[in-house]
Amino acid sequence: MSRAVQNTRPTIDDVARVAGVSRATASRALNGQPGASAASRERVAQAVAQLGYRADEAARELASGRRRTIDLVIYTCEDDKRWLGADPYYGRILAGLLPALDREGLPLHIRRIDPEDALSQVVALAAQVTAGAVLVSVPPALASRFTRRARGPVVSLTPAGEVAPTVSAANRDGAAAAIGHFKSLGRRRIAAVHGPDDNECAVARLLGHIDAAAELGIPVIEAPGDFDREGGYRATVRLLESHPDLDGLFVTSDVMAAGAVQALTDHGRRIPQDVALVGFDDSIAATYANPPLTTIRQPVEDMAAAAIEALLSGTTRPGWHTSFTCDLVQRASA
Amino acid sequence: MSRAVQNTRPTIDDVARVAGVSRATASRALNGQPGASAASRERVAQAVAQLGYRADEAARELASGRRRTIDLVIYTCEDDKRWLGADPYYGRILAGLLPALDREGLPLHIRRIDPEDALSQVVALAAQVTAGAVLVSVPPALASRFTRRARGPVVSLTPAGEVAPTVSAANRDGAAAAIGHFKSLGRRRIAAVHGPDDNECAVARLLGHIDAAAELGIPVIEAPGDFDREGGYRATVRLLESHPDLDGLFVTSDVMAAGAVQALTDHGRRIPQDVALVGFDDSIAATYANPPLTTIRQPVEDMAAAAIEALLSGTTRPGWHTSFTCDLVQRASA
DNA sequence: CGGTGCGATGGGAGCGCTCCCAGCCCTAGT
DNA sequence: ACTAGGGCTGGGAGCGCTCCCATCGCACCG
Repeated sequence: MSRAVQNTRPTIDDVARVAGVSRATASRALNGQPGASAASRERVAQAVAQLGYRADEAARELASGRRRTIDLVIYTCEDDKRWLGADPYYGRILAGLLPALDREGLPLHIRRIDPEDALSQVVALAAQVTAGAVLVSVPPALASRFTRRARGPVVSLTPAGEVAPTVSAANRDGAAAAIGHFKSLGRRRIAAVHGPDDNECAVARLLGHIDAAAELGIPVIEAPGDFDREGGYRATVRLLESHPDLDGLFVTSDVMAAGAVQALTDHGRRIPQDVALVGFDDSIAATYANPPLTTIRQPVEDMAAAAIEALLSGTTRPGWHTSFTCDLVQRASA
Repeated sequence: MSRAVQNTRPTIDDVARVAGVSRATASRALNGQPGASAASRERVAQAVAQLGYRADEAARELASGRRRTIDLVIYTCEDDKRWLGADPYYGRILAGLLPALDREGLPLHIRRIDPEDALSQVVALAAQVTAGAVLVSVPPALASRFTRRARGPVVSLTPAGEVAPTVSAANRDGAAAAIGHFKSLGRRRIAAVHGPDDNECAVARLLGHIDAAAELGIPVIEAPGDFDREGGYRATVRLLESHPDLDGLFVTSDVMAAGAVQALTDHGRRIPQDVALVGFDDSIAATYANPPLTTIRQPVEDMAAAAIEALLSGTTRPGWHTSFTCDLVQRASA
């Protein structure tokens, strides 16, 4: 053993030496770049295995000028990241993002855009070089701007207009499926609580509702909510006052539906006997509710994983778009 | 304007030049190290402000050999990070961790230890150089080992024995407060669903229950749960069968309590008229339940922020320990 | 058989920072 | 007055990697 006992981890120079090539060639082989022969690649791979070499991410970033992180950009007015603990949606996104990122060894940076100062924040964030950005709830105009300015690929998990590549759920079809479910239950006096109309998902769900109502020949009765529990409660109360005889309620997020459950109970309605209730998302709010909620499942984890996949494989192009179907999950509430 | 228009961000050399000091002095001032005069520090600070300088993290890591990341280490058998979307506890931890980290510009790495292969994973994780690690649900023996081996400071958010520095909740007192609440409600036939006894928090809550029961002179009736909804349901059913006359139920996590609500409803008990229900945590599971749960609030976000604070300020010592009180939050269920 | 072009190669210059070390000035001790 | 010592300072050598560029060998062609 002529090699001195070294306590430090092996560097690319060690790999090059063991493989009998230059550092430059080792680097090319390591990064799968053209300009290295198959033989060199093979020897480098062996050296890597033998030494247990892992590239130093910091050195790599510094030398290449490329950041090797993914940004998760969330548009919300909630300060202080409290929303992360308060809305299960974000936890699910992380649950999908993180394993996909782990596989590549990429870290995730979570950042927020405040509606107050959105434009300048978008510009600032987009200017940062990263391996990619995942946009959540960013309105189309801002998402387009972000995409154009970004120094790396971008994918939105929220419908975001023409420009920004998007991985989205088939919100419209999902909402129509919910209304269809009421029909199969024999309910006809159906109302809905929708999300805020500056949210593309909420708009799509409303459109699906309208589609299905037209097909069934029933009126569209709806009240706006704001995707939180209190809003769901208030909207339901209002609906109950204006339409005391309703026998089906579609609430386009499980969190709002939790409020709706409360409102229905407070007003003496039994679920599902008096009013059938269908939520949207299939988040933990649906399973934790009493009764557990029949809901339209949005495969958020899978969507998030698909976004990372697209980012890293470089398949995103302006206008690129993938959609995930939303299926009905039947539980006790409808 | 003699300075050429540069498209690149300012470097420490720019700062040094503008401040009229050397790069070495600028570095010292920037890092608050000794060996720079107050005057130099002041000029450097001005230059930083003027240029909008932000240190390049990659270069910093490379030069210093120190990693500037925080590891969040979670002990769970759940694969694939699904738990992140399924248990609100983890979202709250992130909600506390991230803003604190943001302030320092440090990224977070989320890692999991699998009970199957815990020992070797602990060794491997501890060997990585980081700015610090936050342990969650790591059993005392492993936490001690991790702390001893770690190349940086460690804080556990779960009671973890003598060695590992800990930020924890006063679980025992919180549980006692819950039992005390039943007393003030005039309930005497009190049962409890506790967590698994390999979980230190669960054990502490059970002990608090025993303390308070002894003081009130009532028997300790309890069934083990496993901190998930189904477990809460099953344990409650069992309790209801063995003690059909119970009028107070303490369920030591809101997630399990969501299952308990369901079980009570299924068995024709009204909440709180027939059975008063108190949960633990004050997570979204409590607010989304129907009726909303009276619960013992565990200030998870604050605890997580305190852990980061301790890590970065270097106040952690072996045996260091901080405790946060758990207060009763009264809602409709008790 | 000399020219041409292309793939493979290695040398070497940084990327932006930290940190060691030698040099400086200034005060204090004898 | 001369030296010792301490606080500040700046020069400069890397940290481990990427990437530009010059070089080289090797078909292939005329």
